[in-house]
Amino acid sequence: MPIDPNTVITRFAPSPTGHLHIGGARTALLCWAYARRAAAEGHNGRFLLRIEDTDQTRSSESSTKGILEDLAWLGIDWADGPEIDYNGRTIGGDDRNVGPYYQSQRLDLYNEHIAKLIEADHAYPAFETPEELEAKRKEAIDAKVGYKYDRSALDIPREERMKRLEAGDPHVVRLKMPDAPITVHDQILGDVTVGPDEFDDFIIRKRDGFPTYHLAVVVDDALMGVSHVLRGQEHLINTPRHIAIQQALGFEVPTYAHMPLIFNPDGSKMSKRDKDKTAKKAVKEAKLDASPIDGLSDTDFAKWLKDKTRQLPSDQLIALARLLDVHLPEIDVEDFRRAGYLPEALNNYLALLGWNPKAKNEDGTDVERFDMDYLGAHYGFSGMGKGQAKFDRVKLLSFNADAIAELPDEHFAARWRVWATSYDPALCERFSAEDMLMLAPAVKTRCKTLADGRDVVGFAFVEDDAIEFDGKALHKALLKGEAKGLEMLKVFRDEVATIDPFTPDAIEQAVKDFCEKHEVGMGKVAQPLRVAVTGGPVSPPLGQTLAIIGKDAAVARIDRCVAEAEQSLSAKE
RNA sequence: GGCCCCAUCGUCUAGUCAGGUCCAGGACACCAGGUUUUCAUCCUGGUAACGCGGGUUCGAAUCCCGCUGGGGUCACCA
Repeated sequence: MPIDPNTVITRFAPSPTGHLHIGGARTALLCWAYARRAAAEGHNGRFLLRIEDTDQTRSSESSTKGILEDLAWLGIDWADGPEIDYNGRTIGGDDRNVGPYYQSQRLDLYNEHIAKLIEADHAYPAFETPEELEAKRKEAIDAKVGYKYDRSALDIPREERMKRLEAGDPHVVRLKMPDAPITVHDQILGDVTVGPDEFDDFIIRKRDGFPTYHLAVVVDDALMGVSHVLRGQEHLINTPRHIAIQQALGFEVPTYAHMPLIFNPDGSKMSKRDKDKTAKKAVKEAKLDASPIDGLSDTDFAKWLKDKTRQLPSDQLIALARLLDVHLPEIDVEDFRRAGYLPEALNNYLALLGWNPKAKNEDGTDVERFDMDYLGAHYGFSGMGKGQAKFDRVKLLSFNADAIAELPDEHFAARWRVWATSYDPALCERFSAEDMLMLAPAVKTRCKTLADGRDVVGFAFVEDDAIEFDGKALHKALLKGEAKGLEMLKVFRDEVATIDPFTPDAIEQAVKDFCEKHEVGMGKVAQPLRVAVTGGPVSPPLGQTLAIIGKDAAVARIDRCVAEAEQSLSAKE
């Protein structure tokens, strides 16, 4: 399909070998944004999703499912590609009739093009075994010269090669690389030229009959009408190979844009292994020598601990982390979701990591906070940075905290509940939907992630008779000086029963009225009360704090606190 | 190691293509102060960068060269 200059089609083509990595999410987001903008500007923009499952040994269906869901959760939807139902919304489809979108279902197409290449002498079968090639590679490395395939398959006369091919001799197919430099006209990096010495005749079809990534990606992009290829910089050096295939097949060369990669703050690659590393370190520090979790035997646990390269499945890592109270670094989109990040905050931060809108707000500051609509209306290659960027969780956290704080109470409550349903069911058991709505204004400004919300109201999860009073806080609020705090608390204790309804507003009002009546500052009453019902000096406003535990619990806790304070007072005397 | 890409506050970046308006602007973090019944939010102010060395030029963050540093890539993975 020739590229219509008025049509912009971008694609994201993950290989389903695991979860969707945060770097992949950024690539997808920007591909989506570019197509969205093209659409808005009348260029028939479409974003396409393709599953690159040509590695039979590593691809899995569950991985595909997870990736599609992660994208949908982020709000990155595709016009063409696997069809899924997400929250009653259908994403994907095959309107242009260029599917299927799974490479494993397109083998005939690849073979057709490979046959053409062989026919035109742009490609040839090679019969060496992997072992033979490995030996040659080793030789080259030992001799400290760069390894290149020596084209020894071409020593076999063409006629004989074709005969062996037809006879079904085990073989791979290699592309005959042209003997000329190839220039990539990159939209972000500019022209990049690579000489012919840098390439050998790479494999385009494996022994198992599956095409390699290089062949499949080129054929699919061409057949699916992909006009703009936006991908990570790790592919830059592959691009001349792809251009060589395009030229051999008579395809148009799409527009390329290679974006910088993202790294950990320490400069290392953001890798799934980071989670494992963190868990191992924590286990070693805790000096555990037996498996503390179900489903993991002591022997496997020991093996894992000893072997740096051995990794535990995600659910076991999470269980370990919970047990040891360590925070695993978020790497995959699912990790961020579990940790209570909002997709809008994640998208905003991800887009800004490498792209700058170069626009000013009314107050003169740079535009940094924006939504998907803004991204889809303004994203372009000219704002892309060229250098690698470090992933700053602290700044992301700030974006997320702001996104949460900006949510109307009803939305916050609803999303908090949806999150908790999947990741913290106990929270839903303790709080009704109404409870969460009532808490919303207090929790919103006090948590940076949805997961943090629980900490803010942690006092509600403690039994009344299990509250541990912070001695320092108790002394400061109730006993200091003339023990005025204790006195006030005792008087207010009886007031509590009269508050009706027992709602945040009514409670706040009751405290205020009480202070006026007794002519004392708010602090004299509020702090003792706070210590009494939460055990410590810090909590959300008293209205929500008392309302969520209820009248009876409030009175019970005050009584316990008073008793404790009086005991400590008499002990002193 | 070969080849390729990159380089402004701790971090993400604006400014670089069209050299002077930049003793370098914004954001996050940090520090100080203010508002507040605690905490958080919020508000005000502050600290902080052109990797190094050569050129070109009246003048360089901006152009050229070298160095250093970081990254990518060298698979029958994608």
